[in-house]
Amino acid sequence: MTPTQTRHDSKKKLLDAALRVIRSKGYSATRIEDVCEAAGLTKGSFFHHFETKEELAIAAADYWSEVTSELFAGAPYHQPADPVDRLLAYVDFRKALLRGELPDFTCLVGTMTQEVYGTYPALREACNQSISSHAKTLVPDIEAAISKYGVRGDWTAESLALFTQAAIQGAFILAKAKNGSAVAADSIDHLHRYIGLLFNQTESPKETI
Amino acid sequence: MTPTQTRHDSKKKLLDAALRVIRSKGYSATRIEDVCEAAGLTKGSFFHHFETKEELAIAAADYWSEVTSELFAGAPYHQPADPVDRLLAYVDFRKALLRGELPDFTCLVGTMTQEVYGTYPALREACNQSISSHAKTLVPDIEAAISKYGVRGDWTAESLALFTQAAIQGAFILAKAKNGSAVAADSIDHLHRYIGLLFNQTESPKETI
DNA sequence: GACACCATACCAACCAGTAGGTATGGTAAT
DNA sequence: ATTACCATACCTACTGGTTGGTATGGTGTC
Repeated sequence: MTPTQTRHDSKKKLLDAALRVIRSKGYSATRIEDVCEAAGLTKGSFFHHFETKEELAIAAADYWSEVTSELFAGAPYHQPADPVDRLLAYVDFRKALLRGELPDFTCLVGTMTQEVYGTYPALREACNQSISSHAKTLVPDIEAAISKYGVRGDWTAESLALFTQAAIQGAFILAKAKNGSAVAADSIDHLHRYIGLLFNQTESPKETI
Repeated sequence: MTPTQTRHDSKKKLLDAALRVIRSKGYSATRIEDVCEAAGLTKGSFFHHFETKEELAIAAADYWSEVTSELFAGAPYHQPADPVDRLLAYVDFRKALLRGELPDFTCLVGTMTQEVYGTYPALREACNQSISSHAKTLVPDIEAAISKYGVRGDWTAESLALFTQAAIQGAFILAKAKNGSAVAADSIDHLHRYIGLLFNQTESPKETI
């Protein structure tokens, strides 16, 4: 990597560092110097790119949206022809992401939301955007599944899409509480089972070991 | 209220205040003086009862366990004769609790877990105890439902109990992100639907307006 | 030489925790 | 029952480390 390259991706370095540190310690406990240290930079560089700590967090939430969008857009769960299979494959994919340490696979914006929803409205909204827009990517498949299988009830495609996110976010909380990912995998299996039952499919969740 | 009475429930006042403040701002952002102010006391009193901020948080988690235990023990969802009905009534009860402002109905220990799981092990474990022991209260009904309806699959009663908590905790995150309880109610409806489908029941969730 | 980029040195506010005091109520010996 | 004594409960005032943010200066690039 040439000096020229390293020189100009400092903002990205800071954002990557912010993802790691905030997911480990939460937003409030994260010091700007923690982020700088993790990025291998100093506060001078930090305040050249960001005016405040909150601005960093908002930028990190937007950056998180980009990173995850690309990850999910390029993931293989879109391949099945059947919309229910695609949904189940999505859930399996989320389960497969439960690898490494807790800060590596838990959700930045879900973590921040809990802390800042009442105190930093702009940051809360950035987190909301990230979660909601990701949930929206599931809506077309859910609608296709509804019409293909003639399933109807007093729930909307949007509400099911959001429920998947609730279940996954909650799975992360349990994983943190129990200090291990196993309980999250079990929870995601239940989510899989729910979607299967909703659309009268019977296959079981794929193992991802 | 006589001075004698107010004099001796200061510790409880501090704990009640801690529940409110931490649920509003998170653990790290909560200042000891915030808690004191909410309790109508001073730091001198605080440090008479607690040695550190973390000790307060652990005591608050334990206190939270007590308060919620009593709430759920005295709740009406235990009345139905059928175990599945009891489970569904539990879920309805959780939905009915979604009243007032976000800090009033969201979960203290779920909030704290996200922040402290990697940095305050003792506090994380107190949160885990609170969540896990509450989940355990559902296991007998789930087991009774399994044997009554002959349902079996590759999941345990414990895992379903934990999944209910994951779904509810995740519903709180969405509610905070969207700054309203409606999405949480929808998510809990999905949880209700899942349990109904698991045990082949068909009734719809009770409205709680 | 102007500008973007980044480092060092610094400041002021904040905040967990401390020091040391006062008020209240109980106990027991006189 | 009054005095002496002590423990609990609570307060005010302070300290010292932390930390978000600033001021300033250097370095490479166009």
